Amino acid sequence: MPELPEVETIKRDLAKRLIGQTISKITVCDSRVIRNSSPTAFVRNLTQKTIKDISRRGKAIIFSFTQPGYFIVQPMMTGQLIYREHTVSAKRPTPISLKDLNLGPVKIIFNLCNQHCLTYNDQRIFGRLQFCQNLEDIKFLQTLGPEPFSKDFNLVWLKDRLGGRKSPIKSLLMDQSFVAGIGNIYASEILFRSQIHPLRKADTLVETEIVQLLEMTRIILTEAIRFRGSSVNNYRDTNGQKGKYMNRIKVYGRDGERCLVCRNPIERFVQGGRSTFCCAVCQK
DNA sequence: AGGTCGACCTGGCAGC
DNA sequence: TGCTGCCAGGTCGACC
Repeated sequence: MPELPEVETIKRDLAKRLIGQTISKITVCDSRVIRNSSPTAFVRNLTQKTIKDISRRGKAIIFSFTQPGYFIVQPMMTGQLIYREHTVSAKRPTPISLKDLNLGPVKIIFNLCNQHCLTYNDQRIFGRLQFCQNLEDIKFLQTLGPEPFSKDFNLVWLKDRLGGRKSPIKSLLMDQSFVAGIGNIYASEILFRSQIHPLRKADTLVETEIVQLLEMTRIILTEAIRFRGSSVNNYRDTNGQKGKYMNRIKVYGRDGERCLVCRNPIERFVQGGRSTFCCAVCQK
């Protein structure tokens, strides 16, 4: 579900609460979210580990420990990491009082030494949780392109990488091996604010457009982080709360409504098997 | 290699 | 009410 701003929000919240905490007990309610090992090995590898740091790469959250090893969480479409200031039992993993928050079903419970806990919830079970000894073992991390906020994501690099690419610019923005962290919502928003049509072939962008694309990518992702992400469907932060950026979204999910700049109706069409939203007047 | 498409899952919702 | 079909923010493997 979440893209870079949502994952970054989760990461920052978790870092405040979990660094220094030790995982005392793990309960696996649905082992399908554990991808690269047996549930038994997963539990053995993470129990009694003390969290040293929490970082983000693309749309993945990476836990490191005072002991060897890493814990990688990819929430994908519907994964949620929820921090609860009480323990949760496997028999009753979803207290009724939390039902209103529209949380997905609890899949894994991490009890902490401070008597609080972290749950991993996931409606569609697309998410994946993995333990590894070395980050090089996680293929996904090895194939990721640069972070949008890094120095590597700059004009010279982008001009070079767009050259000769025949695919539509939106497909490239969403390609994690091209640039990390941008998904369907923010690709639509970035292209709208850059006034570039999503179907434009990447190698037809001129320098002024590439400059605009770079700037809008950073501006929109920064704004979205400031507003704690977008909750179009069921994204929730670690408190179970919605993000507030969806109120500032200009085109995603607004098909049929008027463009906020030119009043022309926003269009929706399917591109690469996914919904794309744009203003055909503003975006060329 | 670059590009495109379907599969993986479940639940909510619109339409009949 | 109840059924059917469609839709969903991501990633990967198969194919051309």
